[in-house]
Amino acid sequence: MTILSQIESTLPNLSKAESKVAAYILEHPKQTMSRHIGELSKEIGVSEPTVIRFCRTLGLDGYKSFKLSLAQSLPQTSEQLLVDITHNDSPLKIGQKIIDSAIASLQETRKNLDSPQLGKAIEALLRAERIEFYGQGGSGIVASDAQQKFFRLGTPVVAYSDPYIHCVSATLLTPGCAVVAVSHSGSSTDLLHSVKLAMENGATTIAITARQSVLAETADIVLPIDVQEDSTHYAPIKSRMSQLALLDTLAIAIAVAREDEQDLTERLSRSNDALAHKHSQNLSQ
Amino acid sequence: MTILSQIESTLPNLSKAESKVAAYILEHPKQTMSRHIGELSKEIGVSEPTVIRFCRTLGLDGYKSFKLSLAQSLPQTSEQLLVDITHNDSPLKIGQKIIDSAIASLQETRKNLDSPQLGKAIEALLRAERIEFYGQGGSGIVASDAQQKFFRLGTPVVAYSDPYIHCVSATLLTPGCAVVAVSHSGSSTDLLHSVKLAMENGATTIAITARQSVLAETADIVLPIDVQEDSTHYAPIKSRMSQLALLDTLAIAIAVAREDEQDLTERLSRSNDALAHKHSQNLSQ
DNA sequence: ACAATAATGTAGTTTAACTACAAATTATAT
DNA sequence: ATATAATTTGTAGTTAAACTACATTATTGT
Repeated sequence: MTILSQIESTLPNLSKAESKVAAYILEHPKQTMSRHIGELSKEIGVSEPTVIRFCRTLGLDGYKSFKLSLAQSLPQTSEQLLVDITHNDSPLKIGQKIIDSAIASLQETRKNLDSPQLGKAIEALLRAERIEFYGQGGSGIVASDAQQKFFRLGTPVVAYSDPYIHCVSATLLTPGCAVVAVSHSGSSTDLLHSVKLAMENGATTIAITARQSVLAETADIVLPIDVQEDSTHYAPIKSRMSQLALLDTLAIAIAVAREDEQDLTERLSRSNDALAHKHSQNLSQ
Repeated sequence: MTILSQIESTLPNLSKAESKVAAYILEHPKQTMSRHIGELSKEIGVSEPTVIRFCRTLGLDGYKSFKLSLAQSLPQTSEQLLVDITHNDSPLKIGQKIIDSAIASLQETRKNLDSPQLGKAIEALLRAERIEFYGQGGSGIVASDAQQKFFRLGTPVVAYSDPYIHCVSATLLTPGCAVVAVSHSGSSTDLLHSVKLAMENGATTIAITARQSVLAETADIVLPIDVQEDSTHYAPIKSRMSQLALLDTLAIAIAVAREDEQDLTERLSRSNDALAHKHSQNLSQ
């Protein structure tokens, strides 16, 4: 857990002044890093000791260690980010650059996670009687991965990466179905066509794709993944990672929700048993 | 580029005392973070201003900004890591936890990247006349992904996720072939069997799997991915991400190497042309 | 409404980061 | 080889930021 999510979780337990501090830091983490306690406290409108007390509440030593923790959970500043791969890079350097870019992409995705769309997507998938994943090329693999993950959750689920096949499948959908279209660019006409077909048949469509894309505009629910096109080398793995992370989130969220449902029915039946038992006791008295 | 790699690259230009500082920090980055300038300079055996000068040489403002940069490039301390997903987690929280765990896993992989095995793997794949990727279940998808990536690099390449198929394929291999076996646990007997068959036929085998596993002990070259079994929820995506990053690294490293070769032959032929031209000029004089 | 407790701020203290300058080392030129 | 210039390193002093003790103000319960 990063320091920022830790702040979020302790927010409700904080006093008025301290939660002002928390709110400011959550909104301006980067600025916080470069300010010293005097500037920061003035900016927020509290006293210096309040800031220190806030740091202590989080379990840290003081403002210094807080700033260090904050720096650790913050992504690298953009200037030192992502130099493209050159011909004199060693394999080690190539690997490091790729992993750095993947991490940056995941952090970006993490930031954009907090949207009502996520909840809507989960709800739609929970309700769906049948789920189909469509994706072409690299995203086809992501679709297959999703299929494997959703497979165990009880709902019938398939993944298609062939344009012709998912087009045909889309025509056979019914209102109880959900379609998840995965695409890096969101501009594949084949995929778009299948999504439109699915919508015509009343299926709920979820797009995991670039925010500014035809696919995103078309689908019912959009989970945006915006990968800056900084490099031909990095782009594929960046979108792949973010897509996988998002689908994993959906799968686990649904698994958790289903388990809760089961628990609930189990608890209900158990409580019914208990009631019945009690009833028979009453009768025998 | 992280601050640590920046230190590495500036190391040759540093004076004696400053390179002592650099060497210490590269070896003990974590300790450095918690020390203040006095402690650090005493520990290294230089004066405080020397440390400050070192920070300035790196282009930073002073020791404070240096510590901040260092913190940013250092992975989170393990204690604040990864609480498992619980039933009362919101979808947002689930997503954040999943992404955090994926990032942690990638950082771990990044650390273990620097090994002669990586170079060996690239060399073997560069030499190979034919490459086969084997992986089962979740790793099967990674194998397919690798197949797509390596596809454009010129070498014939296939991916098999069916145990029976890759077993048959392994019997048909020749010494010029390379096999990349991808497995989270490294304990699949089917996969192990196919790798052994491939080795018997003289193929070079590369394993992307847990360091402590039968598969790792068997294969010619091992690219280890050690995912702590901290959670059933996180484990799959962690290994998936690291596997993808490693295979991407291999693919791009090979692409870069091949381009260099092409450049070289191109440059050679161009220089030959130039020579021929010059020769004819000499003749005509 | 008043007391008690918690929360916040003010003023002072300590500590760590930084600066100016001096000493020592190294390099270079005669 | 030696002297001088330039660079490097360290010492001592200064500044500024982080932290502490205590006073004041809000908040809660009786």
